[in-house]
Amino acid sequence: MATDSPAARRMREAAIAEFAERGYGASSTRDIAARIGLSAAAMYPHYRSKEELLYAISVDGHRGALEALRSADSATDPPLHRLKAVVAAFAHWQAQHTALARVVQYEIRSLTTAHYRHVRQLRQDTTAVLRKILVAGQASGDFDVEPVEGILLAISSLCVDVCRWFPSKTFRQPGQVGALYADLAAKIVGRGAGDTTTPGD
Amino acid sequence: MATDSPAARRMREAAIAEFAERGYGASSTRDIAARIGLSAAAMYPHYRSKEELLYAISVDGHRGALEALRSADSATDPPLHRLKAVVAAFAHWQAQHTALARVVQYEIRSLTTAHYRHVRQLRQDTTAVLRKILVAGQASGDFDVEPVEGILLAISSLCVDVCRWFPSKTFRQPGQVGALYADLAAKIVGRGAGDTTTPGD
DNA sequence: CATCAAACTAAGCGATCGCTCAGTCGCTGA
DNA sequence: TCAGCGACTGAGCGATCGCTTAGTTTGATG
Repeated sequence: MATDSPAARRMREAAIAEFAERGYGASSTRDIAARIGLSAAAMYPHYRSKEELLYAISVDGHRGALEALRSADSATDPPLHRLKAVVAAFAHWQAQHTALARVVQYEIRSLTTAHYRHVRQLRQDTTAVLRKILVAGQASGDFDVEPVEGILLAISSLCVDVCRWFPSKTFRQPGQVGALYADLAAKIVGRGAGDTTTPGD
Repeated sequence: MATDSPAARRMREAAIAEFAERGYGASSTRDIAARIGLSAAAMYPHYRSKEELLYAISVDGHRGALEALRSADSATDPPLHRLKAVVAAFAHWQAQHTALARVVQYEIRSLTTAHYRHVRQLRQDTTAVLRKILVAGQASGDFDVEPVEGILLAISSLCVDVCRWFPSKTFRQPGQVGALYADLAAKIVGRGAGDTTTPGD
C-alpha cells in the first residue's frame, strides 16, 4: 500500500491523535477520517484495515525511537557518557512525541500476532542499545549494575513511562526530562558524583 | 447502588480482567457479564452504567494502592528506611495487582469529569505519601533530592510502570520487584551504600 | 483529446454496541 | 401463606461499528 503519500501520512497523524486520546478500541475510522475532512471510506485506499493503520503507526514510532537512541550513542565514548546520552535521548523522544509514544506503548495489544511479533523485535532492538552500554560499563568497572537485567528494566521503564505523564506541572520541556533522567541513570549505575555533563540537551 | 454484594464484586472482577486485556473502550458489557455466566442486562441492578462500573473499580484500586503505601510507612522511622519501605510496597502492589493496576493507570481517561476529579484526589494523596518522606529526608540531610518534584515524579513513575511490564522473563515475583526498586530509590536519593535492609519483603 | 488508474464519496451491509423494558423467579418478612 | 421486592433474563431499541460497493472526480499519460 502507498503509506507514504501525503494523504496516508495525514491519516496516520489523525489516527495517532485519536488513538492516544481514546484508545484504539474506542476510536472509530469515521472520527479519524473526519479529523482531516475525509469520509469514512477514504482510509481504505491507503490501509487495508484499521489494524493495519495502527500497525503502520506502531512500526513508524518504534523505528523513530530506536533511531533516536542509536544516533545518540557513540561506542567510542566512555560508558557513563554513553549512558547519559542515550537515556536523555530516550526520555526526550518520549516527551517530544507524547501522543505517538502512547500509541506505541499502550496499543500494541491490539495488533495481530504477526504484526506484534515484528514490533516486539524492534522493542528488543531498542532495549539492546541500553543493555550493551550497561554491560560495557560493568565490564570496565565504571558501573555497578547488579542485577543487570533489573537495572536495565528499571531505566527503560523510567523512560517509557514519560509518555504517560508528560507534560506535568513542573516539566513542560522535553529537554528538562532528558537532563533529569540522565542524572538519575548516572546515580542508579553508581556514579552520581561523576561526569555531570549531559550531551544532547 | 449495592456495589458490595457478591454479584457486584464478581462483576467488578470480570470487568477488571476485560478492561485490562482489551481496554475500556473495546470491552463490551456482554463479554463482562458472560465471564461470570450472566446475561448482558445483569450488570444494571448493580451499576447504573458501564462507566460507573469503571469508576467503582478505579476508586477501589486507588484506595487499595493508597492504603498499601500508608500502612508501609511509619513516620517515626529514619527517612531512608521509610522511603525503602514505601517504594517496596508501591512496586509490590503494582506487581501483585497487575490487571487492576492497569485499569487504574490507563483507563482513567474514560471516566466522566466528575468521577475523574475524585480519582485524581486519591492519586494526589498517594503521591503525597512519598513527597513527605522525600522532604523529611531532605530536611534532615539524609537525602540529596534536588529537584524534589523531579525525583518524586521519577520514583512514582518507576513504581506505576511496573503494572505495564510485570511479569517479565526475569521478574515473576512481586517481592523481587519491591526489593529491587527499594534499592534503586535509595541510590536515587543519594544513599545507595547505606541501609541495605528492605522492610516488607 | 481519449484513456486509465488512483483517490475519494454516498450509501448501505451485517454485526455489535450500551442500555431499556416487561416479565419471571426465588427469597424474605408480616 | 402470600405480598412484595430485588436479581435476573430474553427480546429488542436506536446508534454506531468496520468495511464493501458502485459510481464520481481528478490528474497524469499517450
